[in-house]
Amino acid sequence: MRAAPTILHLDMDAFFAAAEQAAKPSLRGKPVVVGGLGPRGVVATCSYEARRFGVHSAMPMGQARRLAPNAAYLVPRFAFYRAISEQVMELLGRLSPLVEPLSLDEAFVDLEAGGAADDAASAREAGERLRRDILGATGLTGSVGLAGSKMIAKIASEEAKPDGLVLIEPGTERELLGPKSVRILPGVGPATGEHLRRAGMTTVSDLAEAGEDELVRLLGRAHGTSLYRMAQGYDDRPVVAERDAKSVSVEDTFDVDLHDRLRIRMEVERLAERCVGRLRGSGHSGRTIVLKVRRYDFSTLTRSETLRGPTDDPVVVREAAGRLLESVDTTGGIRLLGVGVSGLADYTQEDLFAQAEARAEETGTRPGPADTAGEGPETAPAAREAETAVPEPEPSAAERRWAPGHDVRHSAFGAGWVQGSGVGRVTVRFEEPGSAPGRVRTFLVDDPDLAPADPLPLVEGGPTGVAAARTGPGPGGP
DNA sequence: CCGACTCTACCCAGATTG
DNA sequence: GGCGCAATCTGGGTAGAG
Repeated sequence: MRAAPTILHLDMDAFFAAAEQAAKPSLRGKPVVVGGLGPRGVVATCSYEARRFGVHSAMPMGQARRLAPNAAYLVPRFAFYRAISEQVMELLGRLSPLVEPLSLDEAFVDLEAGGAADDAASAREAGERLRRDILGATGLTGSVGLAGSKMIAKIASEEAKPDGLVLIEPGTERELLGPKSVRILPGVGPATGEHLRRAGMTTVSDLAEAGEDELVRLLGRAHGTSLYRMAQGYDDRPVVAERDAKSVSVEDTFDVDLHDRLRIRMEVERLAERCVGRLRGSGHSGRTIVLKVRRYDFSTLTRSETLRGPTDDPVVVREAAGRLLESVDTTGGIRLLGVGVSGLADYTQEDLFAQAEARAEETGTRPGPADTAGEGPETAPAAREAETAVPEPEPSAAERRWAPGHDVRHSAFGAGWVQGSGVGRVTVRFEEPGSAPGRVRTFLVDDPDLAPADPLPLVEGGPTGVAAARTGPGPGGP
């Protein structure tokens, strides 16, 4: 809560879709939908042109295709978006050391901490300059909200969309919030919204009038008090630059439900390996292993096991996840599996061992960082099983190589992108960010003149940084 | 020794966010 | 009838330590 509107919220407009339109001239002004293309994919982001057909994020792809059959459907290219995001975040960093990214396309900035602004006029100036700089560096538009608190700044950027700036003067929050739906408050989603509606509260002013005690009774201590404060326009959460991760998890939804117990076990082990890979990559170890299971009927459960000490050992995590799976009924089929590690320790395994040993010297007990609390049976053959098992029916090499939307280069025709592929052919549109809309040609998938390529800079002379951002060739990205 | 009590850790589900 | 992925937070239950 502050007297000057110096908390800035930036939200890039239809980020993934806008990035694709910038990279592909033929898509500008057209409906574009970015999301998973599998049978169970959902929309990640869509362009404003697609929104006019009723498409929106989190919508099942099949439904989107019915609403907007002529839209371009593309798979997300996270390395590309991350490179653009880094350019944007770099610009934010010039405004203030206090930048809190919420995702690739969104962040809070404390303008006061950086001396970039100290009143409404200077804040507005900084916000407008930022929008110009982002457009210049990336060719993309972003919307800016300015206010005296995070909550109001975020609401402001929402109102500014697309391609705008809204500043809300401190002191005017309550009249602004009062008539709005409770759903605009952070923490009020479908469930809480319905809960409140049943209690007769639909607007923010309803909440303010209900009083704190009533809300606490309805929603519990933490939610109740915070919601009451938010409803008053009261929000003093600071902009926090860096927060360390508290958990790491991976999950997969399968194209068709899994029934075979052995196959399910194999997938859990594979997920455990992937999870540990990321855990170690971030230099962490963790104490609690979590298994997540979504059944055929969408019912979801989690099971967890806490070890005596943190681990980053793939064998330990895999076996713990396997044990947890034993306690789950999989009759009827499994739609999704996930493995996570929480209770992260920011020290490494070596440090941990040193600490455990030091403790052991004092107490006379043995160090046991990798011991399990649950006295699980040692399952030695599990390791070999995963290596010899048959891989799941994944997209073929050609399908991965020629995923729709990905950049390619042809030795004669130059830069282009995959428009579609199938039956041994791949269709490419030859154009690049600075060019006019290009034309389409079709090739055999194994045409030696055609090769995958890195994204080109969106702005003349601008860096993409994609080569650096791309850490490995494997599916699933970094 | 037992029961009541408090504190803490853990477990799990559900909700929310982008 | 269709519903991804990752992370965080909370409420409420249970179990063990003291």
